Amino acid sequence: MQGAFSIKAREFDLDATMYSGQTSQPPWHEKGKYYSELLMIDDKPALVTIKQTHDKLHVKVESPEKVHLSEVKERINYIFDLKFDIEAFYDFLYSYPPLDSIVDYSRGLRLFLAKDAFECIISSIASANCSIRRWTRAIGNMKRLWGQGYVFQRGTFYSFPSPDVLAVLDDDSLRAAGLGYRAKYIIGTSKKITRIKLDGMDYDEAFRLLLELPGVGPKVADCILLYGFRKLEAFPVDVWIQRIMEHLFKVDYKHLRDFARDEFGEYAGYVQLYLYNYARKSGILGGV
DNA sequence: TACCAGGTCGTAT
DNA sequence: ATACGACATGGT
Repeated sequence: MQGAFSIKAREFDLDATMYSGQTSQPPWHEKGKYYSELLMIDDKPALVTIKQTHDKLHVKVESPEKVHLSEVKERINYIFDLKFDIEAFYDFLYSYPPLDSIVDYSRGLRLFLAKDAFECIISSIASANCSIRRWTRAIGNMKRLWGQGYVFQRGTFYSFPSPDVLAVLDDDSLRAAGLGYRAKYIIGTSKKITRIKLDGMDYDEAFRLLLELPGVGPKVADCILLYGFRKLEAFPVDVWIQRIMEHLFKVDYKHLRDFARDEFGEYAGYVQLYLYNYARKSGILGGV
C-alpha cells in the first residue's frame, strides 16, 4: 500500500529540528532532504518519508498493509509538535528580556517527539555524558542488532527493540554496540520498565518514578518527560543550560529546574530547547 | 596528549 | 543532604 499527502507546517524548520539533538530518537535517515523512518501505525509497519518545502510538509507512506493516512498525519503532527502555537511562544520570548534575542537563532525549531517512548528512555540514558554523534550511532546499532527489520523499496528499516529483548542481553553485547558503561543501566532499566506506566501521570509523579530507573537522574528524567511524553513544563538542565542560564540569569545550578518552572511555566521545555540551541550555536559562551 | 561529550552512581564527609 | 571521583569510548 502506498499513499501521499501534505501537511501545513508554518514556522517549522524540519532540518533544524531533525538535527537538534533531542533525545527522543536519532535523526531520521536522510537522502537529499528526504527523511525516512519506520513508524508503527495501529501496530502496522509503515515507512514514512517526509520533505519540507516552504510551509508544507510532503509525506509519502509505504506499507505492506493498509494503514489509514489520517493516522499517519496525526502522528507526524504529533512528532514534530506542529499544532503547538509557536508564535504565542515567540511573543512570550519577545516580552521577556534577555530571551528576546534567542528567537532569531532557532526560528522554526520545534519539539522532536518520541515515536516510541521506550526508545526515548534508552536514548536519553545513552546520551548522558556522551556526544550526540556517539549516542545516536549507538541507538542505530541497537536497532540493527536487536530490532525487527522491515524491507521497503527504500531499504530495510528497523524498529527499536522492546524491553524484554534488551533485558536478557549481556553487558558485553551492549558495550559492543557503543553504549560503554551505560550498558548495565540499559539492562537494568529494561528489566524494570515493564512494571512502569507513565501515561496518565502528572509531571511530578512521573519525574519521581523515573528517578528509580538506573541511569536516570534529574536531567535524563526531564528529557524523557519532555521529548518522550510532551510534558512541556520539563526543563532538562545539562552543562549547556547551566552555562547559558548562569550567563543570562545568574541563577545557582541547584535552583535552575525550579526557577525555570516558576518563570516559564508551560513554556519551560521550549525555552530549554531554544536556550540549548542558542548556547551551542551562537558562540556567546566563547567558541566551541 | 589531555580534555570534553545534552550526567549518574557510589562512597565519603 | 552535599561533594567528589570514576566511568566507556570516540572525536579533536
